[in-house]
Amino acid sequence: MLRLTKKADYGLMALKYLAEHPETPALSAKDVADAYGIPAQLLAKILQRLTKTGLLRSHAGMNGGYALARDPRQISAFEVIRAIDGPLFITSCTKGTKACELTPSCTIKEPLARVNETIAGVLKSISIQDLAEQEHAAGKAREAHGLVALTP
Amino acid sequence: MLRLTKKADYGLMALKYLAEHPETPALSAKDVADAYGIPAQLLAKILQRLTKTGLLRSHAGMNGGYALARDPRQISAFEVIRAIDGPLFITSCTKGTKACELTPSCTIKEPLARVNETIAGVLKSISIQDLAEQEHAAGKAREAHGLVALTP
DNA sequence: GAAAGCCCGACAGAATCGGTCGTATACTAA
DNA sequence: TTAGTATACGACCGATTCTGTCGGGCTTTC
Repeated sequence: MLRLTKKADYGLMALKYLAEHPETPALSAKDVADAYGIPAQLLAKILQRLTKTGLLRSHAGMNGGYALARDPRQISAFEVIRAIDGPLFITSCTKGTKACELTPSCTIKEPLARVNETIAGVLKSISIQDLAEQEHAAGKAREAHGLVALTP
Repeated sequence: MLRLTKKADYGLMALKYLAEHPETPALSAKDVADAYGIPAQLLAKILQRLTKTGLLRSHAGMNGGYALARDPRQISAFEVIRAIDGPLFITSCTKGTKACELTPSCTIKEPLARVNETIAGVLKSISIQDLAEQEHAAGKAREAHGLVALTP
């Protein structure tokens, strides 16, 4: 449980791949899809979504494709996941603006909202760059705790 | 995304309810279901599952029902969620023992496994008792970061 | 103008989730 | 002993979500 969707995985993998190839001006959806064995059309839609949210820049035509809109250090895993999977809610009762209408006495979700914030904080602290150099990611994740702990 | 299932929510709510009524020897599934407006039969199945994993003790017959098997301080949210929703995996590629067979080059999941551990750590640090006294839960969650940070 | 690529909506198959039903079993009380 | 209460468990179905595909349209480069 608590699983990311495959789409989010694909998106993270694609951004990581782009970060690993900074020399090329743009990579097509098919290029990335072939590199990982991901369905090309599905990845295309994911990349389009990431483009619409401003994480990628797209370029049509020959030798077109996608490129990171920002430095990979400035793109967090959280942004990618939210762009693809939508807002992050650990509690199934909170859906967007309206809360737990079925169970008004659901006092569970208040403490779980803290957990939610923590998870979001950890994901925010991990950048695409970290994924590209995976050795450092563990350290980053550890640092994150301190940071998150300061924001109650 | 990253949502708990409703069953897990129900389970947490039920355990919290049991923790709030330590004086009664046992509460039936229906009692708890009525208190929160949860479908009684569904909650019954959830509580049966929690019984099988050793978090609850059940007693059939008149005045029977369920009771916490341990002190509410000794039952973590993590245990409850895992009992109901199964093992916690943030990456959709890792399913139990076998890893990412489709994409052997999926280097994404290694750093995300750290995130996974962090989330598990936070959930482990929150007890049913904390849920019952929700004011304190926030503080507990904050402490958790330090603890988790020490276990790379 | 043709090929390579992005853009986008619709849709179908699959998996999971939420919830119900029926039945069997265990325990208590009268 | 019998009736009533409650758990235990498996089968099942409708709904939702996820994954992936198809088709057509638009943009840029050669």
